[in-house]
Amino acid sequence: MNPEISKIFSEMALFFNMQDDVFRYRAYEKGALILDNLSRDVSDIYKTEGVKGLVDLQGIGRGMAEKIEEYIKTGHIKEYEALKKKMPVDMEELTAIEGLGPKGVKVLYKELSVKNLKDLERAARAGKIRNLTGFGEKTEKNILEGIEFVKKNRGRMLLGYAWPRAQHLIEEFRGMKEVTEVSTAGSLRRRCETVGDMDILVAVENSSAPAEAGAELILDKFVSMKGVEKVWGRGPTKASIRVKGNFDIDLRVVPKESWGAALQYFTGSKSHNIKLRQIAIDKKLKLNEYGLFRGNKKIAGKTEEEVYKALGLDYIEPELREDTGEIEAMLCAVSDTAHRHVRCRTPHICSLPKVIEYDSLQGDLQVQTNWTDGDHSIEEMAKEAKRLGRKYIAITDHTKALAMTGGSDEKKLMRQMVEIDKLNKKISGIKILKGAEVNILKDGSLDIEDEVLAKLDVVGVSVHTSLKMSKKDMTERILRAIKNPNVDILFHPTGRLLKKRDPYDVDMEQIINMAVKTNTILEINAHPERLDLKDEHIRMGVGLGAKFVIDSDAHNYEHLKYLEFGIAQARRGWAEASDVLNTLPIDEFLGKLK
DNA sequence: GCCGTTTTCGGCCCGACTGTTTTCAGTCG
Repeated sequence: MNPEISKIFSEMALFFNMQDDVFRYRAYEKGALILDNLSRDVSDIYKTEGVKGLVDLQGIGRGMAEKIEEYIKTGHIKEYEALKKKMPVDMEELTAIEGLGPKGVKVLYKELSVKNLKDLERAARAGKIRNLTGFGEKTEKNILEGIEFVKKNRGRMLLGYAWPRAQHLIEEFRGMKEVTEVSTAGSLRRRCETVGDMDILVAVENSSAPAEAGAELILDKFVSMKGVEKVWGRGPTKASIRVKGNFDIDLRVVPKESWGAALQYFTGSKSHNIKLRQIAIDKKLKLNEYGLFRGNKKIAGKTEEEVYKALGLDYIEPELREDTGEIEAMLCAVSDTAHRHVRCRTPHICSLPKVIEYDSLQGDLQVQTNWTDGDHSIEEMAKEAKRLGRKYIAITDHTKALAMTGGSDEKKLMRQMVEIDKLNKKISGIKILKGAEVNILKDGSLDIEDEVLAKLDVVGVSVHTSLKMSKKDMTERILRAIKNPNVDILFHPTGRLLKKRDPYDVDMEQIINMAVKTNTILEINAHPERLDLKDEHIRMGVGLGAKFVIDSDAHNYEHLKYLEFGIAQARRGWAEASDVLNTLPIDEFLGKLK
């Protein structure tokens, strides 16, 4: 229920903004964000703890709590409907247009009765918008372009596809002699599963005059790069472009002295930063992208570590900066003052984890080959994995219920095991494990006989069919499967495909608890389109004592690199190396299996 | 609308850039 109410709150926020009620606007915007980040469903909280449980959430007070209650009880919120009635505009759709905000929507509605994207396009094409006060020819043109963009490019880019592009860009800038530092920032640096745009930050030598120190050159290069389709804006320190593939990139240039403060500032998240600035204010300091100041005196800003330290905090990894309790955890650990735990109800809240490092995986436990729907042979996959530094991989081709992939039956699996034995003799430096990705059938049984499963080194199971079952049935189906003593790993536990398919309806808490009880490992599937488990379920699992593996789900040797994104996801889920079993050497890893 | 060992009232994060204005409001991140 959280996403529905969050959507209503954020739309209400825009209405309040339109009415110049900025504080109510902020409160509701924040309320929506809180609901998005909440690991429990509000209906669940309400059921067990009532309105009080809702009010206990930092940022949710009496007013919003009662609206949540109203929605749970009646399915709608009266005040929201009254707002919509007074001004029946599709606020979300219209403000999605770059450069158009609530104030603009108000004028467009009052003057031209624009209610939605269609009306907006008609008005813009008719040249009516340019005559409105506050608007002009240029704005009208931007609106038309914005409409085209929204039409073509609904949604965000997957992290796994944005990341390599950003790295490429970063290399370009690193090569310039004016540049002293360069990094991703924003949601990309926090490794959010999808990103709306790409933020790049660059530092130059001279503190007082960045323009003279080469900002001009850097921005020139940026806006004239190959593939630039549009320059949204260009100032002395900042430019914004759209590149081919309908993707926006922002570049900001800062003086070297402010690098840490700027990187911190532009990495966000927004609510993490607001909280930091509040801490600064409480200490009679001011934090902005140029540094941390006492009066006019800069007391920190060269590095991020310095900024956090000056605020009384340890360094916080970018992946954790989502304002989901990381600051409170730190304050608690540092000063032990009584405080309210914000939003997070997991038991390990009072210290920050030492999250898993990017180079810490030794094995990959889900790899497909040309025995089924993969592109390369077992040998090719193994050799590439070895080249990438893996010490072991499990070959986990599909099984027979997935006929379209040419899934293996028992006989084919036996043949494959013979082949793997041969290859293990032939190839040194990497161990190939015998495995399979076995289908969990509708009733929770598996499509391969136990007798054969017992012969495999690693058995992964997953749901690929009958995805639309009820939550109860789907949960029972998976519970039954992981109770099987031959089953080691539950692959992509929620079945989602980012931007394509919602997860199936399943009670993850029950699944995680059963996984712990039966010693079944949960997969963090690193494929950019899956990232399944997602961060909040990982965090729930860590809290409940579950163990994980991070796998590439490679169908091609290029895909073996994806592990990095699974690690990112694990970090976002507050997982430590000890929570992830394929950080172990092979013998220890095998010892952890059922 | 939310919050509180400085406050139950009076605050609420901060700055860049654009396009419209002739000094600034709106939007964005």
